[in-house]
Amino acid sequence: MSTACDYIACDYVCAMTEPIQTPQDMICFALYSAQHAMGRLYRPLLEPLGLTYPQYIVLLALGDGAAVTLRALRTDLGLETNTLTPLLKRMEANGLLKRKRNAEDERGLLVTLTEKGKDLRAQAMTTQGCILEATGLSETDLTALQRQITTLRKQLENAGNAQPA
Amino acid sequence: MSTACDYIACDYVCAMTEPIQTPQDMICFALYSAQHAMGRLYRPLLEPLGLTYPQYIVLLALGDGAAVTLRALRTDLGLETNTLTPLLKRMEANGLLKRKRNAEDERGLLVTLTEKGKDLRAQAMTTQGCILEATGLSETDLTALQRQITTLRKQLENAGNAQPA
DNA sequence: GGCGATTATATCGTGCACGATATATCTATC
DNA sequence: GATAGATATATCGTGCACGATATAATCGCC
Repeated sequence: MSTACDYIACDYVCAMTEPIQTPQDMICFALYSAQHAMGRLYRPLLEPLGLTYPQYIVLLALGDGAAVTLRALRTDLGLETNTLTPLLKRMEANGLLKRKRNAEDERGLLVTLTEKGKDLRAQAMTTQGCILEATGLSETDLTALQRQITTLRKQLENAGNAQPA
Repeated sequence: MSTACDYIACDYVCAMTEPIQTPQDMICFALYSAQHAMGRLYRPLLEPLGLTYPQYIVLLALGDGAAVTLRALRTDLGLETNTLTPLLKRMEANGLLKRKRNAEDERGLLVTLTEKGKDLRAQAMTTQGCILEATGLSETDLTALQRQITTLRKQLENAGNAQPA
């Protein structure tokens, strides 16, 4: 018997006790719905700042002043340019950052926070306490869970990049 | 000092050791990026079946034959009608399900899988083995992690529903 | 120094997600 | 049995995410 698994590097049929019938018991749905819950928690915190959640993440990733290449943003955040380019343009239109070409390699794009952007970054970071509180977990437990999920993410990325035989 | 936390029920300033400066150390980003990684893993598995990941989740949630109300889908999956209605219409256009009004209460919508939908559901479930394998974890460890994440999700939903003082 | 291949970003089309709003049906009360 | 309010779904506009494609700059090789 062949499974969909054959489409990626999978040279044997993975043995499971039995297929799960409902989304609620699946790890993928746990991630999917937890991320939505997180987004719903962030929305009312970020909306008064005029930020969406992805914009907030970009704001953090841009650091506190130094120019960051679009390439670095792509790899750090795991997003494509077709997501980041319009997002950065919206943030530029809102006066949070400047986009300019790298003089030494005109292909590259350098992104730099404006003063307004830096101020908003500092302000947006105050949401962290709210989120910590909302989780109902200690910082220690939260860090442990964060590491498990990050390990899972890296493992999934490796599996996805594996070449079919 | 006031924080963004004041926007939701938060009657004290949550003490954190220090604000996190990079997305990589935040639980929200761990969820966000892990979900993207999961989506990228599913895409090549589901694309040959003509399914997106949310459609796959809906297909699972529709069970194996009995009519399901849109209301049940909304609560089970935590999605709004403005997400589900167009998604269900696309799936109906693809011949996977039928939508019809509840005769006893014409406001309600009943969703039922067609034979084609049931067949595709069975076929799509074979992806589970791939995903399990890609995680590199045992079923036991994966279940444990799934439960931790689900607990976090429920906690976040509770915190979000709390009324401000 | 010219030219194909590579690299970096941008653009286009589709689908998801959600706030806001609209419409249709039902319920309760009179 | 008319009507106000509640309930259920649908529609609209914006932004994210990504595959596919386009365009521009750089590099390598001759």
